[in-house]
Amino acid sequence: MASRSYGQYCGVTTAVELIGERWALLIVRDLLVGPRRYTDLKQGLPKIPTNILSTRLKELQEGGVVRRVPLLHCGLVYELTPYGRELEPIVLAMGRWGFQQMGDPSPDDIVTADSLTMALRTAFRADAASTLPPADYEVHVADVVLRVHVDPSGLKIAQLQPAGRPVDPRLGTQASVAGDPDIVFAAGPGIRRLISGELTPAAAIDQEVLAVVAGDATLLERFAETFRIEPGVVLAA
Amino acid sequence: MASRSYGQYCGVTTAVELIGERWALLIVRDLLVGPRRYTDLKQGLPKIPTNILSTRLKELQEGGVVRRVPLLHCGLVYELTPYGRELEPIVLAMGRWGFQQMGDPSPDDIVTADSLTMALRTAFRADAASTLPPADYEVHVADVVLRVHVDPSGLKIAQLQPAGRPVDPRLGTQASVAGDPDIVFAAGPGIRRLISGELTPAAAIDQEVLAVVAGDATLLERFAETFRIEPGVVLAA
DNA sequence: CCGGATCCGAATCGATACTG
DNA sequence: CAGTATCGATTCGGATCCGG
Repeated sequence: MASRSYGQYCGVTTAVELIGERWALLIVRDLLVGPRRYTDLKQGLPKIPTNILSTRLKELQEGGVVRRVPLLHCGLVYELTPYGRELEPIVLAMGRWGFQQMGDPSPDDIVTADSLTMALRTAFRADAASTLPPADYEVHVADVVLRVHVDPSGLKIAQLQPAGRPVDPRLGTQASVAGDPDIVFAAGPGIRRLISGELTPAAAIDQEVLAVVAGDATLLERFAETFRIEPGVVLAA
Repeated sequence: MASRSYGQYCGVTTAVELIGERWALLIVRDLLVGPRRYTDLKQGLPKIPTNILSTRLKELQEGGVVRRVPLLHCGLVYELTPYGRELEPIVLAMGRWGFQQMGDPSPDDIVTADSLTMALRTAFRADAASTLPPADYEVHVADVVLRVHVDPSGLKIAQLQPAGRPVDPRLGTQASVAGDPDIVFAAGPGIRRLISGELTPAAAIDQEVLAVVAGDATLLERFAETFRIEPGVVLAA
């Protein structure tokens, strides 16, 4: 059951046939954070019907984008193939592009750990980070807690349980979290307006879209310099 | 009738809601070549049902990706907004990504002028062109005839009618075509294997995937250096 | 011809229930 | 945990039709 063909012999068409079906690119987005079990994907995409999830995973495997990896005595995970991982700059660019058109959230829109992780990756400015001192942020948005480490060499994000423990390290990509963060802050979806530059950190605190829980509040300035999406700049570096 | 929401507050999700529906990105691909009338789009996407085309155009307008421009006494065209044009590097990158997975064409796969134009853009290597002398190619693939001008400043592609006349210049993006091309050659879909580096020009002629109609056959080497998609290199420059 | 709108059967999607 | 099975709701595809 090949996916319905567009009837053209063209690279864009082929790409859309591979990853253009509903939900497919969101599965790829989550897998770009790290390998995930079926159940992880289902939780990260709460509105996906389970039959669609399994159908997409099969199609993505057929397309060479995803593979299924058994874990010794521990179930199995899905992960991107090297070919699938080449989608990273594309997904990041799409995130930046879509970010510009985001309005305010619908009442039932949610923020997941993987989507926020990728959002920070899309907003990360390596050039800014390379000229700034290192920093460790603990970011709370809705129920998601992220430990964000920035230094001149790049960006590392670990997902913490709301309780405070890191997720299963077997699932990879999480750097071990050492020591305390330099700042802990909590935000709502309005954090978008900080990243777009629409709000300064001070204004964000004023308008209660953001609150510093602990640590050095002045680091918010550095955060806002490090993570920003400016209109018209879509290309990954 | 907002498009079905994925229920997440995330840039990638927003992007997919804007351009992820069936056919949408192919419409964008064709509009990246230049403004197009409804009928042009229908011809460039022969398998699209007309109700889907009009629905997508409405959705893309609502999303701020496309706008409808009346032409004085001459009907109307659809064109990308500046925001829509920001998709260019993304579509080019997707073209490169999909190119790697393209097999041989199905018997009923076609090549359109716009898809071939974009394919050459995806394959164009500005770095190679900047060190090579200028060249003018006339490329025939199936029924499509393209006039391809390369010089160190970049790439210009004009679509010719099979008869040899340029298309309506009102529709823009076509440079005026001056003088004769340096080489005229005809190829089938197997030109893909030249661009992938799988075949040298000499081998391509040997295997009859390509034939020189007129001009300097040695220019095929330059063509093959200028247009190439190598595995793993997806990012636009 | 251009720019669609309408109708209808086929395929896909979404929601829920259920299973090894 | 990792999926199938089922079934109504939507969307898609193909064809036809219509006003300018």
